[in-house]
Amino acid sequence: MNKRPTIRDVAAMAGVSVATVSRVLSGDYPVANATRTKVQRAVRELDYVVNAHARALSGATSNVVALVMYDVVTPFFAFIASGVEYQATESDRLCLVCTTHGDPDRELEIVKLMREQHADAVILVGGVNMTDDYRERMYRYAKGLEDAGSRLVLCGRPSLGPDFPAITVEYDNAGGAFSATSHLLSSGHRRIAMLGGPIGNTTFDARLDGYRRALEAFRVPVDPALITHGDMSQDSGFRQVQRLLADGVEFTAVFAANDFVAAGAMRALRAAGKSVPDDVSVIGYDDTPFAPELTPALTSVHLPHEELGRTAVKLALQRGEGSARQHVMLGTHIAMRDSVRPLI
Amino acid sequence: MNKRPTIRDVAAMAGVSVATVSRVLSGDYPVANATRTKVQRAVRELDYVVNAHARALSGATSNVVALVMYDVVTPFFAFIASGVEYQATESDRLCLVCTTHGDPDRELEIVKLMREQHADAVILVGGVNMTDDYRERMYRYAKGLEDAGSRLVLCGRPSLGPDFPAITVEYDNAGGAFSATSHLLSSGHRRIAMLGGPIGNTTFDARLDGYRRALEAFRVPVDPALITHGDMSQDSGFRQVQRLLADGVEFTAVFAANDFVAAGAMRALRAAGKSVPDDVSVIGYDDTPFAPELTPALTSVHLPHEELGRTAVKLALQRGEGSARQHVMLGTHIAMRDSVRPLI
DNA sequence: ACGCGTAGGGTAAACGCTTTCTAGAATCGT
DNA sequence: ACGATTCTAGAAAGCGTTTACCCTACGCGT
Repeated sequence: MNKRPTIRDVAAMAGVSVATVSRVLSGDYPVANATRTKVQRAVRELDYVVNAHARALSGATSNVVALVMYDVVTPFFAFIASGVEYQATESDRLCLVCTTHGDPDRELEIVKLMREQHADAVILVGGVNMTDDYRERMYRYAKGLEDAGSRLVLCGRPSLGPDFPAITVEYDNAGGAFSATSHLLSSGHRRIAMLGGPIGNTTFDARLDGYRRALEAFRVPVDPALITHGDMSQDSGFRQVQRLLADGVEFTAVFAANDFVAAGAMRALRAAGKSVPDDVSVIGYDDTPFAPELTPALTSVHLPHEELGRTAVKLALQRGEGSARQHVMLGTHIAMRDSVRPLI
Repeated sequence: MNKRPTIRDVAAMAGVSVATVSRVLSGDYPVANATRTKVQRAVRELDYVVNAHARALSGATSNVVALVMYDVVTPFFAFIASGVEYQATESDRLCLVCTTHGDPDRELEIVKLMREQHADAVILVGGVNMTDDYRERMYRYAKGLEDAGSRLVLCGRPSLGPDFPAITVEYDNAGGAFSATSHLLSSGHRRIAMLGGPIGNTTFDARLDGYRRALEAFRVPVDPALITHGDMSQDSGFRQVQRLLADGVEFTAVFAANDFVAAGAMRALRAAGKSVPDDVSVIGYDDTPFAPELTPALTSVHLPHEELGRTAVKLALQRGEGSARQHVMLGTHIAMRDSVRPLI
């Protein structure tokens, strides 16, 4: 149970001053080779490691990146976390992970903790229930983080305003929806049902918008009867298709707001005796890990989760003029599988 | 761009000494109500937060728990991480997450980083390729962590020896295999194929051992022809069953070393025109999230991943005599689904 | 009236490192 | 050969807290 050695012990053993030891360890300042060797031997001898807290207190940076998200097991978040962790390691930072389980108070609490920790960057992933009170407190914390030299990064949630001191990284939801719809259109489909998400949700509004723009680009009139709404569950997809069928709405393809909805839609179609993709083509969104496992394997809009995480860290760590309020939109691509078939 | 306020600023604004501010914030030492109020107002006014590094430097603990694992997206690890994060938060600790991707050097590097950080606990999950050199260095780091007041926790990997200064938390692999095999035996099966993992892997050796002991308990002779080995992939399960079938080995049930192998086995059986569970019962291990999604839904040995994570943190944070070298084994249970059927 | 225990609060010494500032020694140009 | 650089390295001033130590009142028993 030896006390852990300090830089002073190393200095004593090497017969130099603490300043010299510090310089050998940091490696920037010129040190004579002989001295360097002596110090390094002492370090090894004593099994010395620096005290990160002392270093952080003395210098400026803590080398910590904080990741705040809903939970850790949902693949969506797990993949983003993976990207963040990867890039953080790449940049010689450690990665602090916290979960909110959707509790805004907890999120604010965490932001405060991160301020205490002097995290280089705080990355907030996904949405919370956005109230005015929340916005206001959030703004204060963002300012606080900025003053503390931290960067706040909002991931996959819309920017809170141009004057909001934060970096925003999001997916190009509209673009992905545009591609997906175009894919169906150029396969000859004209009657494309859009199974939307909750009304007013920025993510799903954007996807709906992309759908509309694609139709317009192909000079296909937008038929409101083809557009439905619901939540983001499998059940919702099931019911939306059921309703469409019951109402006698005709369609040869379905564009679902996400893969869960798509899975439900496929179930409903099968239940109605329609084959996917022979009778109806289906395309999803998010490219969830289970998408390839469905029968038929679901074609879906792939979101670059890991890249989102990596980009967030990269932007946050990059210093320089104007780097504190960037807004980046990540492109998507279609993962083609077996649930879409050209109309003859 | 205001500089962030220090405790001195708060003291000045409240008209008290820094010691008093510190005492108000820590809340242990008696402080007059009027004074307390003044200080709290100043804190709010200045939007002051303590500097965690200064606190850690001055006091002893850093309030950080470190989690080191293979990766972040594999459900096995993600669920453990979830448990760790949960318990860490519960205990007012922050959770540092690092990944190794199986690189032992990286793992040792991380342990060193954690020593620098004065982490309260370092939790190592899963196996690495265990070489002698690795063991030896690991031992040094464990000692180092102990000297630094940290706890080392080995999760789901066998203890490195009784004199090894670490806590060990693992699954009862043998027990789970015993239950699984017993389940098949008491359903009337006598010819049970065991699709094992790599030879020499402590995890899979234990599972094989449980299988043997169950057979013995039921006075069923162990037939070496029924025991095969391979890696832990789906392909491996496929090939092992194919081989068994080709060799004309008779069996009515299969116990697979894990769910991937089980999935491969089911595929091979189906390919051979055998129905699961009508002709052959199959049971897996790990209860991976996809187990219920297979057709038929796979009966599997459920491992309490989250509990493993929580237990690791709990044990590590618990102080007191002998608390530094405990060895805990977590029980398992069978998640019954549709892939096992009693023999008439 | 006096000593004393205690609540309340200030002073200053760590905690372990980085980073100026300073200065001796070595090298160099002329 | 001598001042001017360039290397090297030490002394010491922080960085922002906590905490041991000290001091002042005040209430109380005797």
